[in-house]
Amino acid sequence: MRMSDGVEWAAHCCVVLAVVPPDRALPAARLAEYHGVPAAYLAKHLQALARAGLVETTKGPRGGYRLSRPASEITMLDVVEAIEGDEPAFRCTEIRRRGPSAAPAREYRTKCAIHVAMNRADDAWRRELSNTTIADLLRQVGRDASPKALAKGAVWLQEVLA
Amino acid sequence: MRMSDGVEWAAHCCVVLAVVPPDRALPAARLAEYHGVPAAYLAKHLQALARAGLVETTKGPRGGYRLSRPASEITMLDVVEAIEGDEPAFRCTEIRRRGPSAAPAREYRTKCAIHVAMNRADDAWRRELSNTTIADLLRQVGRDASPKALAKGAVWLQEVLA
DNA sequence: GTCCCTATACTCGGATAGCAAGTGTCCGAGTATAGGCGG
DNA sequence: CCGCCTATACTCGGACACTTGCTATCCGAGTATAGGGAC
Repeated sequence: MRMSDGVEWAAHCCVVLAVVPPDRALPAARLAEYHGVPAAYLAKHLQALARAGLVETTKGPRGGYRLSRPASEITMLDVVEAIEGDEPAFRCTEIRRRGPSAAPAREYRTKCAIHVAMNRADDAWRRELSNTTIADLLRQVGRDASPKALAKGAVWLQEVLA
Repeated sequence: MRMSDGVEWAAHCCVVLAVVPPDRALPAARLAEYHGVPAAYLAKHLQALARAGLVETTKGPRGGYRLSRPASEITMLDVVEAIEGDEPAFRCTEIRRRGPSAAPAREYRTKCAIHVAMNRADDAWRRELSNTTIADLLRQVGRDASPKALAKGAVWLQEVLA
């Protein structure tokens, strides 16, 4: 059960987009350059963010991606579900209904106990993810990163948006 | 991010093994028959349970699998980690250290904020899974299943163990 | 009748193909911009 | 000098190969059992 690398990329991109002025946008190629990842592949994931409504796009010169709502209203869960889909990792195939001890369908009125336990864990996971917003991440990065690195990032952004 | 079907199979097998007398064992072929799944493939996952120390094996006639400790001391997390491995689904590749705003390694003293958030969610997921034991599942199945289905299962088990 | 031995059949275990999903890439559709032209 | 028009170049978006890991299977190694034979 491995999560796509795209989730990490998308989350970092959202943090960067959070510091872009609302009337400007950042092309996929620039975001890829900033993170040192393949531009073509990152574009694929950014499209997923766009489909999920997390980012807006503008075509043509000075176009690119921008957050479609405040960073404080975009959660990690939104990003993960945009990339990975919103289906639970565990899929119950109802194997209890097969084999020699199977019964008619109408006798299975309650959900499989294993299914229930898995869903509980999945809910806890999603609940925890929804407690962190892009704004939280940005704040944390501001605290964690060295002043030098922050300055370099700011300079880069200024040049790109110029 | 899809979990292996083997997790579902392994969990169901553990529940069945929980009702097998401690001095008896159940072959993989019987477990497969009971659940209506491919025997050869199920065997692979049972081997994973054995490697993780959740079940013990006996070779030869009247051999098979049995739980290596009481069902109340085997959690869903044990089963999931036996099949899927104990590595978190999210793997941080430290892309923050790449690109134009990268800094020397010594400046990254704290963990990536996104990494931390993902770990929090992963911990919550695992904590929830570890709150359910095989004994809990067995109890729940006893409550949920129809008396008829339970009887059929009991008869099948008696015949197999005879 | 009892004990021992051997052959048997049954079990797990790891090594081996097949397939689906994620990974990575490319080119076409659409649009804001910049420059040139006419008024 | 100002406004309009056109050509340009830049952007996203979906369609196309490739690789990794899950799915599925098989055959060999090891052992408890059952039966037969000797005492």
